[in-house]
Amino acid sequence: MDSEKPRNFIQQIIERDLSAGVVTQIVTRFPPEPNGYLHIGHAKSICLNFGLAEQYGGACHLRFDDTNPEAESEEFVNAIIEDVRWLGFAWHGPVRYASDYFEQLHAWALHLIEAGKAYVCELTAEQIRDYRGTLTEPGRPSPYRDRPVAESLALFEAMRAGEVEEGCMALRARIDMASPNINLRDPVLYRVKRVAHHRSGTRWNIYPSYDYAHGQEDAIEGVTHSICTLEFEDHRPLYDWLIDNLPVPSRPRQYEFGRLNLNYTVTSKRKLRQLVAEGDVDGWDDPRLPTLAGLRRRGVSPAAIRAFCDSLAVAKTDGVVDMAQFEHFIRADLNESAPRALCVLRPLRLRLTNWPAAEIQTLRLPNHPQRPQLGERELAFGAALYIDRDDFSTDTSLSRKRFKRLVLGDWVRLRGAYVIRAEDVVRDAAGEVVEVLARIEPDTLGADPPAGIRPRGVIHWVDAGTAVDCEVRLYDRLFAEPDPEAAGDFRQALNPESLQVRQGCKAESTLAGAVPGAALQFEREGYFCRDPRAGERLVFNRTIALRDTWARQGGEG
RNA sequence: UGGGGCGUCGCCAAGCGGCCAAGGCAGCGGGUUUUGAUCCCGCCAUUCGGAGGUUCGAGUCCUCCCGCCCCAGCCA
Repeated sequence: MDSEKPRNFIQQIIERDLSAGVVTQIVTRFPPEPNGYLHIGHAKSICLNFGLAEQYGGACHLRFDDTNPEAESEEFVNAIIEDVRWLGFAWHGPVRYASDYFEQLHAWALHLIEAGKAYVCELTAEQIRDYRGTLTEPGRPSPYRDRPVAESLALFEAMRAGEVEEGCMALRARIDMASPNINLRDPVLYRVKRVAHHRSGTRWNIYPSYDYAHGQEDAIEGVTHSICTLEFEDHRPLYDWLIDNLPVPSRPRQYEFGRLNLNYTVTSKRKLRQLVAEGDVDGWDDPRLPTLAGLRRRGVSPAAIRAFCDSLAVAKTDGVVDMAQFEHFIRADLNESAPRALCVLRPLRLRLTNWPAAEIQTLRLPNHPQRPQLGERELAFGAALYIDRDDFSTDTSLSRKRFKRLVLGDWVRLRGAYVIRAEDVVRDAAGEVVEVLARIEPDTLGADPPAGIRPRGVIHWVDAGTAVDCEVRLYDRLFAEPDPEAAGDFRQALNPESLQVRQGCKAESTLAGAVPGAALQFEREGYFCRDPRAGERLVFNRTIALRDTWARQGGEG
């Protein structure tokens, strides 16, 4: 796409294939197993596969690798389809399923048996493991390895017919028990699973293994470049062996790239499933999870995810990307798109003593400081306001540089409104400040104050008379450790402060009608969106805080 | 003392034998600013896991060594 950007190794291969005429049009595929929700790691693969197809005028298929009915379900199928759509990609043709090819896959299994290249083995799983040998010792041939073709054919039929117990028989490829590559030591092609499949129902009692199915699915679909992650590198010889030994209609090639790893989180379906199952999070769409559903609920846009994924290297190194890099793209996107609003998270009453109690002025504030095209909104402004407790201090010794907010006796600007000066406070019985009494400086709306009055800074506010109450959920990283799995149980590394719920927050009136999921910036606080799952209740999820150089450098608040 | 991969700035990474080793993130310094945001400017690897070697010339080629990741599911 970007002519400046250097081509990654897969693009180089594709360009070479295209110019050499090896292929005239490329076909890629995104092949999720419907056994969990998609996460940010899958997004990289999705962007890569769909991106390549788009870039080279090819096609990308969405194909479910549903060869293991025990772990898979329609719920996951639907969630995955929704997530891919949400990311903004359109697959070529219908949604495809490995299960659509079960009949063909079975016919080809017969072909292998007849060619003496596969046999039914009656070793148990444990025995197979034992016969397989180890990393340093070769395996031994199964006693069933040389059984007559007819016998294998009959047994395989019995397996299919449901006449065989699970675990008693398997169809194995006949390759090389002494291969240094363990994947070639007569891998299992079909296993007996007498369970219903979410799509094929009870039609099958045997299901193909990933290794047997995947390449053939690719060949059936005419996939030219089958892109997967590094851990499948060892499987490529098997992938090729099957393609070479079967009358498949096309010749796909497998290429492997390094998957995305992010620090301070986990991107493994097993671990995500565990977090959901153990109740450590709210569900697959918990905003703290790196699942696409979670990111969506958190307020991260598809554009931000795509920009992030496009910034990642497609290479054979497997590194760990800093969460800060992802956060950078989230902020960059939100800064551009999010309309601004005012919301006070820790309300403290402020009364303007020189403003007529009954007078309400209507102020117009821009929705975006740099993008006037996003329009303006009207906000009521009266004598009773709310400001954030963190934006006020009675400590008059605080320097202007250290505390650019409201201090008793000093001036501050109310964002989009007037300059005020704090005159006094009202305390409760416990001595706690419950209200600030302030005077407004006239003629400072949209104008600089007279010489001699230098506001310390700008703080946000909300008109008490029209404010709406809301709940705000402040999310932080799910894990307190960069590498959660470093010290044993990753759940030990969970960040106990990953979710802070603030009740009784005061939002500007326009926020009452906030559209669920739509990005917003609460000025000086961060990016938020109304929680789509909270119904009528006004609940905002913090997508991400604003970059805060001050706090990072040891400042407070 | 099995096989397959990978090692370039704190993180990601470009580099495909010939100007001073791209870029992004993070960080640091400064400017603008009615968000301590954004934006802008500047700084940030005499060195490419290590040691030898080939070459007029090597991060790029060769040799050896070191380190890290993956593989012994009838998971994908």
